[in-house]
Amino acid sequence: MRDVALLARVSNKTVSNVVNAHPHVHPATRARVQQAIDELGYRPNLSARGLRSGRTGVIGLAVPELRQPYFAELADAVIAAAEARNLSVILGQAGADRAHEMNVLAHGLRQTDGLLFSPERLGTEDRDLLHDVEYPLVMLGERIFGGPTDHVTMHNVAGARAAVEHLLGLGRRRIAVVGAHPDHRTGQLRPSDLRVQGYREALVAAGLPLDAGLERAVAPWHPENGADATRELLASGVEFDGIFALNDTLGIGILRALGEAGCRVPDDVAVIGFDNIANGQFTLPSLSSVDPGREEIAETAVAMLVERIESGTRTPQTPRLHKAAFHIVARESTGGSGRRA
Amino acid sequence: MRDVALLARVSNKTVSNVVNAHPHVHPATRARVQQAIDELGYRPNLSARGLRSGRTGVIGLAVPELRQPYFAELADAVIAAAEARNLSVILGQAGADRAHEMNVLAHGLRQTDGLLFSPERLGTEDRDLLHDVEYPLVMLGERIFGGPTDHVTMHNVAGARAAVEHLLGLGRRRIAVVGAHPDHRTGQLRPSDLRVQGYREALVAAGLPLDAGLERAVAPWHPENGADATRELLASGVEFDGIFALNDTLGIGILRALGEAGCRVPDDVAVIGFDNIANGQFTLPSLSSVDPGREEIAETAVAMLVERIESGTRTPQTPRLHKAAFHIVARESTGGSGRRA
DNA sequence: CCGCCGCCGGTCATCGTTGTAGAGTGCGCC
DNA sequence: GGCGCACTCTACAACGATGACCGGCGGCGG
Repeated sequence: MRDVALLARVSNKTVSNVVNAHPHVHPATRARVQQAIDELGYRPNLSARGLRSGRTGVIGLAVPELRQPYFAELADAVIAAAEARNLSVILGQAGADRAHEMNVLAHGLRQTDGLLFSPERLGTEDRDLLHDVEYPLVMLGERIFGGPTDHVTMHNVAGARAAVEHLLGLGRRRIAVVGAHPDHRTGQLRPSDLRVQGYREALVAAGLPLDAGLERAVAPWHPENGADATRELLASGVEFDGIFALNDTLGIGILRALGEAGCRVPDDVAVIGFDNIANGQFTLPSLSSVDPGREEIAETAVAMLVERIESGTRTPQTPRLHKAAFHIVARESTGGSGRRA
Repeated sequence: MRDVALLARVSNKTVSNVVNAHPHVHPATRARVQQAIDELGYRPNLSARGLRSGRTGVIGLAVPELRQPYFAELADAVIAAAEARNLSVILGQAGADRAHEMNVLAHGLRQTDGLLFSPERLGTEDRDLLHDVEYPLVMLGERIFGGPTDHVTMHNVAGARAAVEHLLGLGRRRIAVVGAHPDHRTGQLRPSDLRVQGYREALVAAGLPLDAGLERAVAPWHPENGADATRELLASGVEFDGIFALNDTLGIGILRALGEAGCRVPDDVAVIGFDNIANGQFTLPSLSSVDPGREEIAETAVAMLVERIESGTRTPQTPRLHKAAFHIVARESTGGSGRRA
């Protein structure tokens, strides 16, 4: 910077003002400085800027595991949204480990101005931990509701209800749900409970009975577990002509188990999932799903975090809860058009 | 730090020495300082440390897109390997955009000590760009060979050859390959060309003829394109009893197209892919694959980068090329045991 | 008993940038 | 014609940590 200043015959600070697009710099001076910058290939030292200004220009994103497609796609969207604001993203994996998540929460990720945090092991019962957080924080996902921070999530109940209504619209009347929490309680705010709630609402609204034999508990949501639950469902002798998978990963396992058993999809059984991961486009048959608005979630979360960072308030006066718009993607597993979404 | 120093009745520098595990600090002093640190909840300011020491403790990882499962899993492994060394990872997506990749390469990712770069649009023809790089750089992937930097990649030829030998071992004799580059040339170093080379070597070694009708070009490697190529293969009337998919993403599309056409896998056609992405475990049938040693790639790449960073040499005296060990994972699509890998 | 060396800790300057305070200039307005 | 203000730029002092260098102290070999 010193060299640039000497070459352009201005002070250090004027170079800084040019770099930071400060308003009151004479156009001629600005041009001279800019030329010197280009000539010398000067790039500001971000550590020094971070030290002086207290901002690093980096935000953290903590997810359980990047190998889960949902989180990889979320990270993809968050990085894109951050880049549009000229921010970098440091990624942390908490590995679905409670101690690790508490540690991340206690200090944020190193070197960052704020954190987007999607916990897996921490739940609403740990909500109070969020009060102690001393940095800008926006929560993602379904694990913790009602905390003191901004929160961006999806329409679990309404999305699930729409998914089931989609099956009902195809004339299905015996609809199973796979992925309920082993100890389901309607009052809970876990995504599984919310989605089960949406499932029930849809049935009730259609005047259909609730049948406990159609609600299958699965934990965790892995394809093999979805497949196992489907095999049990088939073995139980309960009749069904539709399955609502509480997420696509389960749905992939379900399609697999149905295929093995010789069930035709969607003819015998229609299947719809939740999350709209890229992969659902390429199963056989392709998997219908609820698109939870991932881009909107990423965009909104980054925007809220930036707002907190810039306002300097750790905790919002009134915490905001944003639920992204969802929509149904009808693919082959519910008789949709198939090939492309 | 000043406060800690006052509380522990030592100098600023001694606190620094304790924090950095400097050897010559008296145990009693160290304990006193540590207690003061705990009491005050002191955490070093990493921007200041970065400014003074010239190191940020952050490395960059640039990949085309995180939504591609291979890169998500690679990033997962890299982050884990970095964390083990107490480093953070900033993730950049170059979006399979040539200009964007050149830009990343020119300056690295902001705020980082070095870069792991897996390009998609830059190729061996751009190798000279690497000479101008002024920061520690380790290349990943198959796009650029023979550059001046360390390079970590997989055994494309040998892995492909082993995949085809696996099919040959099942008694298959008419083996197709899907995913060749539209203008395949043996001399090229693209992954598609290398894998095709391995395919041919295996056939030749087994005394089988090469049949141009069995080599299907596909670009880019997306499931739908793999499915299209398979439909064309079926329509062409060429006989085949095995398919080697140049990656798993193609393989998923291939399984889909074979299923649609009523081909039984592996009975009529055995299929094997490449990359061993998590998802291949859950297709129907599950997809055999070549595991390219992703963990080893991540671990080695991070280790090499750290070495470069610590030695302060941008460009190695002799660039190293590390190819990770691979192995065949036999799942249902080649009559393997199936359920779990 | 002297001098050297290893240990332990302190002082000072500095990394590159930006906020603050303020100087100088030109212009419009009463 | 004087006053105030908006504009443009500068000098200086931090931000928080660490590297270079120095000094005292105790032990040990000659």
